Amino acid sequence: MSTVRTRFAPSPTGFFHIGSARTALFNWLYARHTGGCFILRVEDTDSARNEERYLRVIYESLRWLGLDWDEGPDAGGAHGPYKQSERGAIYREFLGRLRASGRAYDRDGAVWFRLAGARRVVREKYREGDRVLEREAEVVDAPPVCIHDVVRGDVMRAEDRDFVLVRANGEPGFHFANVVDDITMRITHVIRGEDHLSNTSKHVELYNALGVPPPVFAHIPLILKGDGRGKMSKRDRGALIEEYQARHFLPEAVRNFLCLLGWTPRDGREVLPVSDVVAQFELADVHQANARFDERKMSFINQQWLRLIEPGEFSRRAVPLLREAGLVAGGENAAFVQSVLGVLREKLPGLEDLPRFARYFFTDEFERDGAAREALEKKGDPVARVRELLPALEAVAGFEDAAALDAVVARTVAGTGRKPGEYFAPLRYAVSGLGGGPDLHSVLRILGRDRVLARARRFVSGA
RNA sequence: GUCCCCUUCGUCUAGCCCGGCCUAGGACAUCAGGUUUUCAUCCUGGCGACUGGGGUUCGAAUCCCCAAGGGGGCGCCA
Repeated sequence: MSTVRTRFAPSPTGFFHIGSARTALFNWLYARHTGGCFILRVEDTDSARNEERYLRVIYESLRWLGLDWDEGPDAGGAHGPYKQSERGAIYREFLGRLRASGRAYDRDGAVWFRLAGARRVVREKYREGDRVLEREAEVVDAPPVCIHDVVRGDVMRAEDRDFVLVRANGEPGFHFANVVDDITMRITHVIRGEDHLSNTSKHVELYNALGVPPPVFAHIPLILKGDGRGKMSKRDRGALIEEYQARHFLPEAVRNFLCLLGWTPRDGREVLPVSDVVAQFELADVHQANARFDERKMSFINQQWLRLIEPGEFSRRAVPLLREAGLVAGGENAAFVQSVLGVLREKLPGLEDLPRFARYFFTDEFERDGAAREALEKKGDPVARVRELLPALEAVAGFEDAAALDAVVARTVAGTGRKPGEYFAPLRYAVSGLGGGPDLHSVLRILGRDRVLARARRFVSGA
């Protein structure tokens, strides 16, 4: 009984894409689910397009997502090297085998794979830019091969033309390197995007020519653009992992969301710890249909995770943001910071909103939300309401007791004929400049009587 | 053009393999209420889908065929 070996094989030619991340995730999930091995292999054969900085982004993004690999360029392993650029000798050996069996030949300086079957020349249309042209091409009537795919079932497909094994510049082509590496690294399950399905018949041809049984394939659905047509591309909003890092999304949430793109937990939960995903992840449950990216759902899941993490963990991630925004410097009362975070956490859509939502707790220099003010003025004059509250606010000793605010409002209301509800929102606006936020009792308790009174006075005076 | 994959609410999906329990369930979004006065959370409710056409069957979202639509491949990119 052999152990499962999966691999993620990115090429460092650009930033780390959400589709790549999901492919890595599914490979990782399946390896962890089966107690197998997850391998990182760097497909850097195209020296013209490879860049070291992109490799670093891949490492960082995988680590950020918590996807650890058992073998890889930096981790070592028994089947290395794990960079294709260092595997020249291995490719030469396998090329020798194909030459020996007559399945490889030279043309135009490159080495080609020879398909088995009758050949003929056809005229065909092809696209060049937006022009449709015609050309002659040699096609081969090769018998179809069968791709055993656990998510698609058996797919029959025939290749109809020879393809390049080694480019004229001596670098191995994708199909050849990919298959040789999967063979030599003893990969048992190839889990990758559906965009590779059509190419897989080339790979099966190679396995057959080399006399090696192909691995189990699992072609997972693609992630489509949230708006517009086609699959998600680098330029689409939400497409890059580093964008989520920069916006302070929780990696647990991004990973959780990625799990849901092409797979559904059997127990029906959508927000769940990764250990539970690992426990129930089966390739046979992976969807066949492409999924459209929905950034609103991503945000929702992020918000859920904000509440799931431990309070200590929450503040460990939140405090640096307050520091970046210049709201805390490190020397202030930790208990005060914790109480602010405590009331904000339940209301926060995302960590990126924290500075905006927290600002008024730390400084008197906060902006007032114009839209919130307009909304208030539709219901009455907020300045007048706060002015009416002033005497009672001055009389109160503090807001430690939640009843204090209620008493202030009750006293103000007496004799005016107004409803208590007319006073809460104007007071919130006076002390925070916002139309919403945590429970007002808590806000006043944290700000303290003196600051509440000072801000109320300033608001009334028009400042 | 050609080959391959796919097709349930606006979006993500459950159900489909093993036809009846489906007047099709859930989530996001949205709308309306509620949280005996504030609120960005929370609760309740509303709106909302089996792509179309044939066939098989007593009975089809579920099985078969065709069409249409969507996606992808067809590079000396990966």
